[in-house]
Amino acid sequence: MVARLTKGRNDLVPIGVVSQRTGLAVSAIRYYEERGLIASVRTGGNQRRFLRSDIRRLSFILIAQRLGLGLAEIERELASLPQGRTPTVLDWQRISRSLRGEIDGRIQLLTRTRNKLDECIGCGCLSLDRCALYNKEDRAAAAGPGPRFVLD
Amino acid sequence: MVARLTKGRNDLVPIGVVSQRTGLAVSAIRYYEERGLIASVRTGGNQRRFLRSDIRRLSFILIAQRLGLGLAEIERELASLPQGRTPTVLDWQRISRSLRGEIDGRIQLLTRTRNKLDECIGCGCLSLDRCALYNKEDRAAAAGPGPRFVLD
DNA sequence: ATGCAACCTCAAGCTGACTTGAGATCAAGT
DNA sequence: ACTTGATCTCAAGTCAGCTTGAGGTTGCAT
Repeated sequence: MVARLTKGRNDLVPIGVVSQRTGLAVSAIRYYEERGLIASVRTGGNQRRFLRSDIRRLSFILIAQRLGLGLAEIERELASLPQGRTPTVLDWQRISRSLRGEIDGRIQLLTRTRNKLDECIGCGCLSLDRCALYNKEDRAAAAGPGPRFVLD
Repeated sequence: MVARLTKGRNDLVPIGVVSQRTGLAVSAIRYYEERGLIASVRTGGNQRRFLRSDIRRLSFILIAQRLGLGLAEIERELASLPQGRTPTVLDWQRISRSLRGEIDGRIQLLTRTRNKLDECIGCGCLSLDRCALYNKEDRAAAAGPGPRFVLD
């Protein structure tokens, strides 16, 4: 039985709807599909149709991006989710918790940095050699091109 | 009186030394100069010579970058510093304090986000419509290309 | 005076995350 | 049937922040 792709009532939505619901540009959604973050089926006329659950998936992507994750990392996180079926609440909870860990880590790192900076202001140094705020060893770890995230 | 550029003893250093001291690639230093973040004088043979204080300046740039500032923002911050003379301890303290404000803001934002996420995990929603974590209004403000910073 | 590392310029390339444009096709209301 | 807006593909462009490469020059120690 060939699915009635062009008439799907409450399950399949065109890209424009996804765009409106997520606030994402149509081009961005296509890009995410190309990257494999979401999937779509096609109508007879080659137009994309997305599952409503993909809106949710994209919502997650947007939140994760705000936390500074790159698409590659997000992809990894999402890889644990089934592409075909609608992800369950439990799926989301698990991943959300993982994000929570990310945030916690970032907050701790920032807090440590703030403390160091306070010492620095105290002594007025900002000297590259002695300053705990910045040293080469740390940097070596965070090497490589691409976007620079906060206190990686 | 023409300065003896090739023999400056403790004030003028070649780019390689700056590179070693800061851990920056020579190409990056040249790039920063091109962008106007630092300045140099030239020897008779057209080689760059930097003030020792530029190492400090670069150190500041690196720290600020870690906090997620773009070069343009850093440039603005540094614009308040004299290019010619060695910046005073007070100069650094003022800017450092400004950075501290940045960090504080980021920590607060992250903390708020974590709280929201906690609620979300509680209700298991992550629904784009109802979820406080993510809404389009917020996004509109943080629009534009360039590196995506954490919870801008 | 010579060798060689360090330096120079300029153009082009790269990553990430998209956008823009051209030119063509689809879907749905009247 | 027609029009209009949504959608399609594919190539190229953008921005930040650099790196890489080619081809050439400097400066310092011996």
